[in-house]
Amino acid sequence: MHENCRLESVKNNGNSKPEVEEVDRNHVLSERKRREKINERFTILGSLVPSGGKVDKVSILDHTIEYLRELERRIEELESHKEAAELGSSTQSKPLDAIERTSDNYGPSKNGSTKKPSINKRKASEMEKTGGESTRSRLRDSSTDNVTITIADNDVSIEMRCSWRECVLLEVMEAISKLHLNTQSVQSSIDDGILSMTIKAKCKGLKTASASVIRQALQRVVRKS
Amino acid sequence: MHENCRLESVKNNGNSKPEVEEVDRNHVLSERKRREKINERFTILGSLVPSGGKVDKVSILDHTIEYLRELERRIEELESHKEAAELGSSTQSKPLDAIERTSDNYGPSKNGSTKKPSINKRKASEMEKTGGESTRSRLRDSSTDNVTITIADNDVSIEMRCSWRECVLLEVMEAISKLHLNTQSVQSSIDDGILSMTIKAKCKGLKTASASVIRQALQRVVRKS
DNA sequence: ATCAACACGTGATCC
DNA sequence: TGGATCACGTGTTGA
Repeated sequence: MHENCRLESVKNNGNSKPEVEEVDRNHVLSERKRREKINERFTILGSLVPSGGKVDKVSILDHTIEYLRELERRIEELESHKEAAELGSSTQSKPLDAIERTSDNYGPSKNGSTKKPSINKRKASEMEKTGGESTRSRLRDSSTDNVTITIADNDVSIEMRCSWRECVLLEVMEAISKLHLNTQSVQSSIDDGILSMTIKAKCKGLKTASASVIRQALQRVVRKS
Repeated sequence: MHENCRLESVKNNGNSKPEVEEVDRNHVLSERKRREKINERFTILGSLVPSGGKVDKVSILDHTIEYLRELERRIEELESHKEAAELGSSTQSKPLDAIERTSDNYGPSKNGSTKKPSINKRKASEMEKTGGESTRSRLRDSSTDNVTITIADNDVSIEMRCSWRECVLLEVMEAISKLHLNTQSVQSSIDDGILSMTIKAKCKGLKTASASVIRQALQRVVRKS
């Protein structure tokens, strides 16, 4: 890739053959389409991930990465618990175990391996260094305490507090609505800049909404702006 | 969005001020940096999600989205199991006690266990803005519509009742927000299909919407679908 | 006025 | 030859 031989492009006289014109019309067009496609995904991702208010691309990617790792961590943890529980009364749960091979593929990922047949692959996060105290296992931010979710049957009770911000209540309710919950009652008040609310809702459809998902969604709204 | 009439390209000779050169050198440089930052995240993401061999940006984003949803689904499921296990201390008799549960295959969407994930393939449209929810409710029970507005200084008190409809509360609050009112407190409940609410708000700006304007806006929300 | 983030059009490269 | 993807430099816009 040597560069720098480029001067002003030839914008010139429409005299030359229209072929060129046509072809790069298409070019510019498809590129535009590609861009908007990418941006669409970015928007989706940003709405899917606890990106605290930040919407720029790098932040979205960063938060996505972090969130992904956290989710995997939690899954691993939950599964180990589940296994421990399943394995009968074996009193001890295994402390920690690398369940799977940690294949690190990084960088120029040009593996010609796994073809397209069913995606049966799962990636591990990066290696956990041996030794070294890298466990920030409890990655809970302090705002966790602000949201309390109680679920009984189809009834969901949400109790939360957060510092007030304009439209925050509206956004909370939008979030709830998007979770397929029908709001049944609301009580909210502002005290000393702190918004407190209690919301009761019912599951709209058969879709299981919940628990942590709700909490995360709400925290996403609350968490910074 | 018309634009033109801007042809300000003074191609200055390097004579006058080097600052120009400097400044957009910086520009191109930082942009380059931004790009490589983004690409770095893309690489990481691509190594973190089960991307079936595809490494192009759109695919990475797509797979990330899909994977993220799957992880959340999975967590949800595991947590519900965990809750069930915790609460029900009764013997969880597993029909089979095959211990060979070592390997994990969380494959993509191949679980047939007690759950029917309604898979939505691709095609996630955007969200944003208000409005879009099309809920067909053709009932216009105007007899129950009742809106009372009280304005004192900057304080607006809204008391209204209407027949309940999905998202109606949300839309009411959106309408209020659009009227430049800051919602201070909300009380709402549903009784026998009738939604009653009391909302107190403060005028955001200096412009105070008149009571009739507010009332009309709210009534429009109530009887529109 | 500096900085950061973005979208755009364009040339290059790879099936 | 053509469609798709990328990196690049640039113009623009908000803080």
